[in-house]
Order: sequence, then structure tokens, then C-alpha cells
Amino acid sequence: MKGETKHKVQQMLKSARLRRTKPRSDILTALLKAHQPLTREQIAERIGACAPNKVTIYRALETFVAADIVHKAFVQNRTWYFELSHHCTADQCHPHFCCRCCGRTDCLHELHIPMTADSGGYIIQHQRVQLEGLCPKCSKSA
Amino acid sequence: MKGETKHKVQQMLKSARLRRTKPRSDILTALLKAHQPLTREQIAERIGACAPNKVTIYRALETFVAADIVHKAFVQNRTWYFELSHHCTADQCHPHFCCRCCGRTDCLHELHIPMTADSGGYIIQHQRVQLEGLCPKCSKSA
DNA sequence: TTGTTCTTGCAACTGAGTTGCATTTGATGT
DNA sequence: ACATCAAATGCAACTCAGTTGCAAGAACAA
Repeated sequence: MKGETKHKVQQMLKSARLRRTKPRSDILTALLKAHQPLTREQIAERIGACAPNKVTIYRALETFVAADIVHKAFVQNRTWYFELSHHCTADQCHPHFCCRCCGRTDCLHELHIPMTADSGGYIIQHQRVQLEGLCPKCSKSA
Repeated sequence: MKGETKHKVQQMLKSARLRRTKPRSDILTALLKAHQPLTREQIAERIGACAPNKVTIYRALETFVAADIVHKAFVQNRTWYFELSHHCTADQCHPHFCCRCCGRTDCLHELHIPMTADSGGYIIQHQRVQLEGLCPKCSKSA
């Protein structure tokens, strides 16, 4: 299992033609294990003591976004949340729901929002959908 | 026309039950005339010499967002863009397109993206759709 | 007009993200 | 295995959009 994750991560880097370095592997591993979008700080926390410098994390993430293996999912409190794009297809990218009451943000994987079609000469490469409102817990207690 | 805008703005504040102050009126007027999302700085520029303090603008915008007469449209270069919500209905909120080549962001008013239905107990109050790719100009010259 | 409450302005602050540069490291060819 | 070079990393200092606390001013109701 651990070896499987490692192999998966190495494969991601290889197919994106990016150098396989420890910081990059660690960052991708953290994102892979998380199953939810993470901030740069959360990534560092999950890697632990030998986490890369924050500049390194930002630059690695930037590289990953350019290579389209990571997406900038959403902004909350002025900070970006990153996630692996391996769950997104050309057809769909799952939306994120932010609760206006408790502030939690959830991935709504089960909610299918079709990719918007090309319109008037625009070539759409990525679609980001953010939903705001009340989560099940808060809507009940309201 | 000028009087019409002024009246419209006063009406917006009144129906939102907010105090009618000069800074608030000026900010709403700037947004109303703009027909596109603006940053706090752009709002100040458009108001000109007697623009309110930046803290005042931020706080007014925050109040407007809470009253749902203004939307936070999207983030670009770490700064929020605000727009009047009077073009958005319960059915639809127009998406914004950001060109990965030239950086321009356009409102795609003509593109109808239906509001996502309530799903699994989530109460959706606002839907923000951001599209990324190539604008007509950049896709031609590529 | 008066009193209360909300709003504004100023100054100082916060912190996510960036930049420049010296050092290290992965990939490639020999 | 080793040399080479471009690319990646770490550190320190920086940027700047947005925030906070507080005193002074303005809108609204009585």
C-alpha cells in the first residue's frame, strides 16, 4: 500500500516529465492521501518534520498546476486549496461546497456538473464550480 | 440618466435596509456603471479624488455581500473582484472566463449555466462558476 | 434637537504568497 | 562510475491585499 502510493506518485511525475525529487514526491503523496483539497500549510503539516521549505512547496504546486496534475480548487480566507486533478475528467470537475454557517468546505464528488461547451470562440480548459449555502448539519440546526 | 443611476442606488440601499451614506452610494454607483467586476482599488480609482478610505470600501463591500446585493465574482492575483448581483437570478449566475494566455477575465452573460439543484441536504444559496482556457483572440493567434 | 447606533478614517498590523540569489541535486552523456 | 549543466531547493527579505482597534463623525428615530 505504501509502496503502491509511492509508485503512483513516481508515475505521475514521470508522465508529466518532471524531475523526481523528494519534496515533489512528498507533496504529491500528501495530496494523494488527503482525498480533499489542502493548503500549503496543511501539506507541510502532513509531511511533518522534514517538510520542504514553504517556497519550495509553492513552486512545486505551481509546476504541478502548469502540468495539470494538480488543480487550484478554491480560495478560502485568502488562501488557495490544492487537490490532485486525477478525479477530474474532461467531462466533469466536481464542485466544492462552502457552508456559510460553519465554514466547512466539502467536495461534492457525487454531484455531476457537465463541462460547459465551447462558446463563442472561447476554448475552455478548466471549469471551477463553487457552491455556497448551508451544509446538511447547519441547515438542520437552523 | 445620472439622476436615474442615483435613484437606483438609493433604492438598492433602502430595500436592503442599509444606511444611505456617501461612500456606499459612490461604491454602488461605480459598480453599476462598470458592467464588470471591479477590485477595491478599481472602485477607488473610478470614484476619484474623494474616494473613501480603503477600509471603508472593504467594509461596505462586506456589508453588501451579506445583504446579497453584491457578489464576490472571482479572485485573480490574490485580489477579489466584486460585482452587483442584480444580473443574477435564482436560476442562473453568469460564469467568468479567465484567459490563461493574456490574463483577461470576461463575463459570459450569454452563457446559461443552470443553478445546481439541492443535493443531499445541502442548501445552495450561491453558485460561482469560473472557466479557464483561451479567449477568442489568444486562441486565434496560437 | 437630542440621543443612540452605525459608519468612517487613520495607523498599525497580519500573513499568504513572491523574489533574488547562493547552493544542491537529478538527469544525461562519456 | 564520474563529470557536467540545467533545474530544483532553501533562506532571508520583501510585497501588498485585506484586517483590527479605536476615536471621531454622520444617519436615523423619537
